[in-house]
Amino acid sequence: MKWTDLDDNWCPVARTLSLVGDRWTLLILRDCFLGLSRFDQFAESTGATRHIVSDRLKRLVEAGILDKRAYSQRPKRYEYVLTIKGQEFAPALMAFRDWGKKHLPVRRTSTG
Amino acid sequence: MKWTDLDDNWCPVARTLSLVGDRWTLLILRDCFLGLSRFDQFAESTGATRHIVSDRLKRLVEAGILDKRAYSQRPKRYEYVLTIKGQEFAPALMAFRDWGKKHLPVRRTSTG
DNA sequence: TACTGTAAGTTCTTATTTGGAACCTTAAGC
DNA sequence: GCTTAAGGTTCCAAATAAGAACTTACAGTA
Repeated sequence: MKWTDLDDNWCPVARTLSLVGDRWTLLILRDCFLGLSRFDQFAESTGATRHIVSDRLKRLVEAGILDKRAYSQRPKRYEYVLTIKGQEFAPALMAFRDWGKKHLPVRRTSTG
Repeated sequence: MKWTDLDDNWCPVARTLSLVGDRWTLLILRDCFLGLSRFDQFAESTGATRHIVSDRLKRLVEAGILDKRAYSQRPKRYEYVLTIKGQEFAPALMAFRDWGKKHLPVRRTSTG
């Protein structure tokens, strides 16, 4: 089964995952909550390829989680901001953050 | 950048995602909270291939989120149960569930 | 005019991951 | 010695991702 087929699953967790349950999507959302809003910022901050950033932003806009709007007409430049629906995703990210802080401490490797 | 490289990221959200931020892992965890514990149950409930279920269970056990234990010696049969660390992931799944219930109502397609 | 820089993407090739089905192992029941 | 059951592993084709270069549109400047 493909994961996008989860979108009409009986379980609300599954439906949510069909939309945002992927590697980079949640990192982009995290960045939105941190105040980032532009294509290049997402690419640099997440470390995802530009291709992926492009794809994920498109999905998030289609899903009504982000709003794409021009902040400059000439040249055309866009920014992505959380909609209300997107803002209400905050508790999920906070739960991830809290779990990570408690159970996955940073291990210092090379540069000590 | 590969997503597993996020495991020593400065951000606790990113570190959490490097471990469980994938399509099927969170569904398997959901199943654990619903009381499922066996390989075939996960495969059927999530719809993921056996290959994926095998891989994800292995990772979750290595990460200390699930505990693999034999419930039968002859023949050898195993079950997977949440550790404390795993149980503490509940708030994240509940946040996903709540968001999904509110923003992604089931759309009845064919048989509706 | 041409050159440099910025923002927001798209395109290309190669590598990795996934999907789907079949197969394997151990043991119980008939 | 055939069937069923649990818990996987193996195989190949298809989809997805990685990494880098390229494109478009405009501003500044020499």
